[in-house]
Amino acid sequence: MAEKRRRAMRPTMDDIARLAQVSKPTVSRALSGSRLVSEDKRARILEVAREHGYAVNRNAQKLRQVRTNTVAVVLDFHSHRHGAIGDPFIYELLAGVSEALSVRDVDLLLSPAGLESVGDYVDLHRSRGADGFIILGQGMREPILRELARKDIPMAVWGAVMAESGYCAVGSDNFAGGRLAGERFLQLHRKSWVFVGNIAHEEIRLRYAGLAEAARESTEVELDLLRIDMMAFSETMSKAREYLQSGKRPDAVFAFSDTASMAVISAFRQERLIPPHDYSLVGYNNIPPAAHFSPSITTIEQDTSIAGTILVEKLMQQLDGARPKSVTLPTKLIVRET
Amino acid sequence: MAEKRRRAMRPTMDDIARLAQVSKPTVSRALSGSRLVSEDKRARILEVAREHGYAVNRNAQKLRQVRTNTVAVVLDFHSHRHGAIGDPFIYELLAGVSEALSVRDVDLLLSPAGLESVGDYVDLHRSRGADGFIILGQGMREPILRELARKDIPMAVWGAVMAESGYCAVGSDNFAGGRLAGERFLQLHRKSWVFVGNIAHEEIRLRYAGLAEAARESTEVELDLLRIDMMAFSETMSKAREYLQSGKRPDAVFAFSDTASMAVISAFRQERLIPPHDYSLVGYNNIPPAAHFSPSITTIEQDTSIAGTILVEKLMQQLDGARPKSVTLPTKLIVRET
DNA sequence: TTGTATGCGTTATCAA
DNA sequence: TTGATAACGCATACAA
Repeated sequence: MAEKRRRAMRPTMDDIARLAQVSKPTVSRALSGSRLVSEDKRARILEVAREHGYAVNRNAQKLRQVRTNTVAVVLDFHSHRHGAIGDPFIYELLAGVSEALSVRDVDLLLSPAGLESVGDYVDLHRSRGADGFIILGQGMREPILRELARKDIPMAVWGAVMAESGYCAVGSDNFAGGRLAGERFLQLHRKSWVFVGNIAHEEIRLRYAGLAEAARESTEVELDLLRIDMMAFSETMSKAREYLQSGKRPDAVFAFSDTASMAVISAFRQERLIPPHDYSLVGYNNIPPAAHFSPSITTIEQDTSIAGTILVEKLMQQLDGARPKSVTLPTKLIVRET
Repeated sequence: MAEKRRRAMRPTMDDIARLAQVSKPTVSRALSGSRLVSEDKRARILEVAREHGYAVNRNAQKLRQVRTNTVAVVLDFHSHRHGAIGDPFIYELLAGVSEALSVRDVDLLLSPAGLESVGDYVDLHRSRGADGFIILGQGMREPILRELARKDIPMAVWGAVMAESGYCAVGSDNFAGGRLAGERFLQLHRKSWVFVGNIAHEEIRLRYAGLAEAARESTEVELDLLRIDMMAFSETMSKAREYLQSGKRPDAVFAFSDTASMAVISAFRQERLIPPHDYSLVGYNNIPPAAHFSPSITTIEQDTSIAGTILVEKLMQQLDGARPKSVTLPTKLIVRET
């Protein structure tokens, strides 16, 4: 029987137990850092395990344990395919989440492309592929997220914080960010504003709403909306160009990301419109290249350095049965040339 | 006993079998699309499963099957932390890999931050956390990769293709890319060249080598190397500035990425050096913003649209026992303003 | 502190 | 085509 298993050529916990002359549970305890094992035995077991290149079978472990210690991270990849590169900002988030999960020894399952319907999410959770979800960006899936919340699927969402959403969200204060942009335009006495972005995304819509609130503080201000569906560089640029070609001449532009700002600057330049002379521009995210673009881009900064950690923390609290509150992170206006 | 299991409140395959009045193996077959099950039974089983919200436990599945149907994808995140954003190029690769794996219903385990030593990789594979690895960028881990190859760990690597490496690599022809940049500089009669990048990365070193080969075709050309250790925007920019401050005045720059090119342009501009008048510049990757930067950036394009698919294919072939060959993808010079 | 016995939910083997 | 039975490799309840 023990011979039969040799076909796999990989030691099991049984083998290690036999070699170390202890029982299997003792090996299990020693390897999982339990205190219920004497130091000499633990040392012997670890030595034997190392010597034989033994590694606990994670699938057996996940099967047996209540938790799978796996978190599914959901990301909008489609806007990054086919040369359509969005703002690298989202990847800083991913990196932060990855790091925070590593610290806790939790696996990161990067969600498959096909994860779309509520059923897909529920099945992944039911099949014990992941204990919960971290969603980077609400995107267009707000209805799905609400339903998942109703079904008590553990999750933490980066994006807009909405009181009635039912799930735990972490995100910058998009509305305040929008106001900051608006206040700057007011200060500069700009009258003809335009917001560039897809307001079907709640976080984007809030930025627009904040800008709109500021706009209402002056009767002279007109606020327009240039809606971008696919928020990729090339589409943003062509939409901005069309906008100008239709005769519009805004003197203030608030774009949904720094990358989008670059697209706007490029498009406007083709019509000989240069900031800050011909118009003011505010971006969002404060990615490093924004500071060095020509002209350097005025933008809204959100503190993402701890975002990953917070998201992971919030999810873990839910797994422990708590109902953590959403968090709104502060935003800051970074004034540069535009 | 069946009652006892109810604590989990989730149906198991046993439950579905009982409800559909068939045996457990039949349910298994029906769900996995085996042909050894009559259509009426399959239909009944699927219906019962759907009705009860049943989803196969993936961990039990992975435990029992030979394959785990999981691939670990390794990525250098560190250069994307703390505001240090590298070229978004690598994420297009990640998106491609994610999509290709999804198509095959294979899970993508995004590798933990701590995955560093050979032992870490081997353990992950031994513990059946993944069937194999896809490494995005050799980075500084070439020695590790070679040892993994010696140990017959299945993997596919995006990066430099080296005959003697022992593993399957997929990557653009970095040497040819370097030559293309050099040939352009020769055409433009540039005499004082500098390469910007970390040549400890094999793929970067090859670009340098290609450039060097072209440099040797003219006795008048001097080639310098500006080494960047952490290939982030801010470090590239400050290193470029220091370079100029030390009195150097190159008339041709070949930078390791488009993002790095932007950093170089910004740094040089501070010294009133503007391309193409004061120097020529060639970047790498051809990310969309490169076309719209001011000035627009001449760059080397590598075809990454199929890179993800190829990487996944190569890995799967190894899992099937084959020894697939490495692939070198063509590179192309995209001439723009710089 | 250690060991015995059992079950986790599936798929593979084999016989029918 | 179907079913009975035996693994897969581990962690936990419980007894010692």
